[in-house]
This record gives sequence, C-alpha cells and structure tokens, in this order.
Amino acid sequence: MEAAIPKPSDAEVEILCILWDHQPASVRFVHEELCKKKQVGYTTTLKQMQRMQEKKMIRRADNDDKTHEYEAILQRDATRNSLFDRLVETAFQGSGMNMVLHAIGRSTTSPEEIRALKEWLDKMEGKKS
Amino acid sequence: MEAAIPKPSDAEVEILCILWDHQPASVRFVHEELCKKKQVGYTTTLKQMQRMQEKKMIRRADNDDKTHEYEAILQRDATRNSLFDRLVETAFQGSGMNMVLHAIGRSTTSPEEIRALKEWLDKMEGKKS
DNA sequence: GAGTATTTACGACAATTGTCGTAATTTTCA
DNA sequence: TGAAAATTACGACAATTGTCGTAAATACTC
Repeated sequence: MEAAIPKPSDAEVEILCILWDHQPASVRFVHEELCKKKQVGYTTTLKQMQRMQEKKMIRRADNDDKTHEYEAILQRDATRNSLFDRLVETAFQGSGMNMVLHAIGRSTTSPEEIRALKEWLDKMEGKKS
Repeated sequence: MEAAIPKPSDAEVEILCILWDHQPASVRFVHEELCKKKQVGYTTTLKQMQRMQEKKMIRRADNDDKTHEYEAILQRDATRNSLFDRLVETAFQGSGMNMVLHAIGRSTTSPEEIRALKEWLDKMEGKKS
C-alpha cells in the first residue's frame, strides 16, 4: 500500500544520503559533510533538516539531552526506487531497460564494470524461476 | 563546453517528451497528449509551454501564420544525460553502475529483457578498444 | 555563576512550479 | 462580414525550495 512516499528534493536527497551513511548524526555533522560538496550556511542546513522533520523524512534520534541527532525515516532503497521510477517514467518512456541501456552507453561505464555486470546477470538469471 | 543546460522540471520533461516524439506540435496537440496521462487545463499547458519558450527549452517552429507550433531545443539525449547524471550523483553515490544494478534488481525487469541486455553487452564488449 | 560559544527556533525572501481565470486576438464559416 | 470558436497573452496564487539573519535557549568553561 505504499504510504505516499514524499518526494524529496535534490537538496533533501543530499542530506538523506549523508544520514544513510552515518545514521544518527547531528546537524553540525551533516552540515560539515554537506560543505564538502557545496558551500551553504549552517542555518540553511538546519532549516532544511527541520523541514524534513516536519515532512517526516527524518526524525530525532534524540536521547533528549545534548545536541539533537537525526536519523532518516525514508529508507535508502525505497527512496531510490521512487526517484528512479519517476525518472524512468518521465524521461525514458516508462522503460527501465531503456534507462539501463542509456546508462551503459555513457562513457563513464568502464569495461570492467561491464564485465561485472554480465556476471551479475548470469547469477541472476539462475535465480529466476 | 556544455552551455549550462537548464534543468527541466517534471512537468516540463513530460512536455518535452511529447515534442520529441512529434516534433513540431501545437499547444493543443501537446495538451491533448498530456491529458492522456493527467488531467490539466488547456491554459496550464499553454502557460507551461510559454515559460519553456522563455527559458529557451523549446522554440516556435512558426510559419508565422496559423496556430503556433513548437519544437524542442533541448535534445532528448542531452536532457536524459543530465537528468540521469543528476540522479546518479545525488542518490547513487555517483556510480552509474550502481544505478544499473538497482534497476535490474527491480521486479519490473523481465527475463526477456535481461537476455536482451546480455546480448547488447556482448555486442558492446566487442567494440571497446 | 557569569560570560562565551553552540545550537535551536522562527521568520523572512526571492525564485520556481503547477494551476487557472479572464481578456485580447485570430480563425473560421454561415 | 459578423458572430461563434479557438488560440494567445497576461496576470494571479498557493505551495515548495533554497537561503539566510536574528533572536532565544543550551551547553561549556573559568
């Protein structure tokens, strides 16, 4: 029944990513990490996280004393699915394979990766009934 | 030097898709197509397209008399690349392969598709120097 | 325990997005 | 050629997003 996963914006996904990798984390920490990629004010990060909390994307993993710590409510996989699906839907005529082909065609795919992918496919084919 | 491709929003991508498939098209046509997927007012589509024109995403393929016809300026492939890259960047740690694996893991990928993909990979491996 | 440093809470803003309504223009055709 | 139909141009609005500044609340340190 997929309880209406709120669609996170780009900036929100960035924050979620940091949380996924360092579960309960303080605003300060997230902010610091964020700054490695782009320059923003501390309050910006804070506000963003507060809004995300309102939207139930993250929650306080609070032990109630000391600095607030947050953790993601949206799960990495579910979120990826929804973002992925949305893109496939809008830009790749709803065909995931379409996107996969597109991805593989990009120069960023190395021969090693292709080889790895093939192995993975083999392994996978076995599992399908 | 990739002249700063403006990032189209979801609704904009939907319109672009229609144009890509039916190049010069009137607002009416685009609107009609759009309505097959979701219900919106004609003026909404019109406004959207006018804004897209201002942003130089589409242009009038106008023969100056009769109804205005539009065509995309943003190219399908470039747009896909940028949308794709953005998603990979924010949600898949910058690894396209990561996303491909994710895609294949989804239930929507049929055995036939996997087989097709493998063939494609074989063919491709040959071409790489 | 007072003062300084951090962290939070609020509120504000401009830009963007998705949606329309209404008015002005242009076409069409009886 | 005039009225009805279709198409365009404008402008308006609420919600969302990305950004901060400032003030209030907490924590830390001598």
